[in-house]
Amino acid sequence: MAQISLTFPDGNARQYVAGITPAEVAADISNSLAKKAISAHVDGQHWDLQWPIDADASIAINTMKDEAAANELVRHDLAHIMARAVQEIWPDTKVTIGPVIENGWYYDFDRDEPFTPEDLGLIEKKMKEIINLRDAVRTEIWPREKAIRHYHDNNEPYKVELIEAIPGNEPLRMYWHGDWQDLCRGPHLQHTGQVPADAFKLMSIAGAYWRGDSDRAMLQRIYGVAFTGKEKLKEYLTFLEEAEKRDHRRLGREMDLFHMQEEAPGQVFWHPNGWTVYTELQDYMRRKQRAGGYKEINTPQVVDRKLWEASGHWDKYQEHMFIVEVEEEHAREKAINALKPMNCPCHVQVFNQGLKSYRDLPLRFAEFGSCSRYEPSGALHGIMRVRGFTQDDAHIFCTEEQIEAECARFINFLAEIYADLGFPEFEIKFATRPEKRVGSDESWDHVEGALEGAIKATGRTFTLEPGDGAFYGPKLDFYLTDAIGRVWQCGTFQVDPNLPERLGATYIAPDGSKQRPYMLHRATLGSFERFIGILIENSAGRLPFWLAPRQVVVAPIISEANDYAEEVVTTLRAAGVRAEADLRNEKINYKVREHSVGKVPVILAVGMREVEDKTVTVRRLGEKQTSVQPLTDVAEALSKEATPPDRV
RNA sequence: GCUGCUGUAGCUCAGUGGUAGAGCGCACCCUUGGUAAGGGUGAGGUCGGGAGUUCAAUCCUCCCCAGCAGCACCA
Repeated sequence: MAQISLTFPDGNARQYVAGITPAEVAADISNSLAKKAISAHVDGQHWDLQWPIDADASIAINTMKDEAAANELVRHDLAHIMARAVQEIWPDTKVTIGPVIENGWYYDFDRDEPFTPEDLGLIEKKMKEIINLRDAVRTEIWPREKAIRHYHDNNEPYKVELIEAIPGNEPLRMYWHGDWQDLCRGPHLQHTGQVPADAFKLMSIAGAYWRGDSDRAMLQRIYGVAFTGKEKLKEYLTFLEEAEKRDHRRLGREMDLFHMQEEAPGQVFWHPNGWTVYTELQDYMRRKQRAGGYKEINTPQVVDRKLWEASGHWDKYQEHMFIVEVEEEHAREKAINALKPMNCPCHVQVFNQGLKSYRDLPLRFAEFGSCSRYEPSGALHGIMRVRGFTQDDAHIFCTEEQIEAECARFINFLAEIYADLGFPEFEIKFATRPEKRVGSDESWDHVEGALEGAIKATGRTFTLEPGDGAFYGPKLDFYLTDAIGRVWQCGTFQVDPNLPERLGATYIAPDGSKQRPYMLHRATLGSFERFIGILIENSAGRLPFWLAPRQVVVAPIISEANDYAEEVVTTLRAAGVRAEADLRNEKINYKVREHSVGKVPVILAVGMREVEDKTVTVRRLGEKQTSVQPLTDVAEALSKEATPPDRV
């Protein structure tokens, strides 16, 4: 017999005994204060509900299962159960908040002793005990003063602070999991026993600032993952293992792409393989930019602070800049320089050389600009977040009227490139005027309108991020999702009237007057380092053939075939393919294994048969079967495959 | 930067208050093998750096550096 409970938007729950008919449920609900039940539980399983509930409610209750909502309830209850478990084991621990997040939940605690990995086991055990108690979950409504007094008396200052930050003066809802109580909006399951005891796992301990404020105390956060069944949990844990295998730091080593070391934290030592990917990508970008009407320039690395003061960056970002000073005894002049953290001010210097006419606009300066930023140590992450990187940067100097067309032009440019690189889909975020800003409302209206018009002209959609723009102008950010669902910001497009103003950029208008150009900052890949990291992880190291550092390895099966193997390599190289011979005295099995691990897309095995017939045996990465083909055919096919997408 | 953890051979990792080990990789030898690891021998380590405690420190304590997870940050 089914046990049914309904949960209402206000967090109230109502339970019904076994044997009740849907009609009786409906009648009862229509008398209740709540207008709409949002979820129901039948024997602990979650179902979605539709309103009005009538005699057909049985259908609704039994067929409309909502996995996402069920996960959310389970995770939310587990957050409470974990907090209760922690306080039962260590009663002097103070609780804060514990929200549901993707795949699980976390809860932040304040406790003098740090949690250890062993503690996670203890907590998990205690949580399972609580689940087995099948403690009823019930709610109470407390006046705010009572809640504050309660938390004050129980030495829970964070809860007091939370309540004091809640606007208005409504009473507060308290949830009880057995004797343990927490301030919460709900909803929750009926009793702790409805949480599957075998479908959750505590994952890690980490620090987190109270309310995300780095000036406040740091708390201890415990992360957990949870699902509605243990199969789902297992699936997720397997997924994590797979994700680890495609970590760019691991593949960077396995494919011999790059390394990093202590003497140059946050900077990349590119090895031959990795540098091949880098230069191949850079060559491609260079051709695309040339075709797209950009003029490539190059600007200095070490620049006097005066320029950074003029641009405003010294004031704001000084502590994130590498300052370069010559030892006083050797210095010929007194200058404090900084490694350039960005290219924009330098590009304005190039623009400022000579008088510019309105006929020169839009003027598009591109630079593969090496930048250095002294990022906080904790921010560094492989080659994705580094201190030395190269942007595929460009600045477009133009008039206000040209912004819309330039923006649309850029979106199409970027879309082509992303598609070539294996990312046909991307997300545009449109960040508009912030509270604190410069410029007139009319000007903001116009510029924001231009960006919106440009996106629409390309037939794309965007997500609005109100108030997230720079103080001087709105921007678009372009996000990619990689193969394991992580989102990365890569491209950007920002409208900036401010820097030309600060650095005195002008052009001569048709009427002979000096006018201020707009400056459009834009990057497509963002930085080569990060983008290559994303490419590696997205492809799990199986880069598109034209980007693969080692495209072909020719592996003789016996040493008598060595000369022929060299001949094959020569033929392939002549056809524009990156090929090398593996003449080591090893078995073919060994060579296949090693080069498969190294993610070489094509292995050509040659033995005496191939020598005699002028053929090769082709084996593709990830495929078990092989095929014997004439060398000339293979060379022609691979030559085509090795051609970058813009040259096909 | 903050909290916690970690740092032993090129890589992955054992280990001990009395100055170190495995597997893979590397070198050499044998093996000429038809699609994911053939066999043998050998070389290789200031145990991240510095200071302290101790008769003695890779191991214990403190400081520094770097990495990892998360938070904060990302012009």
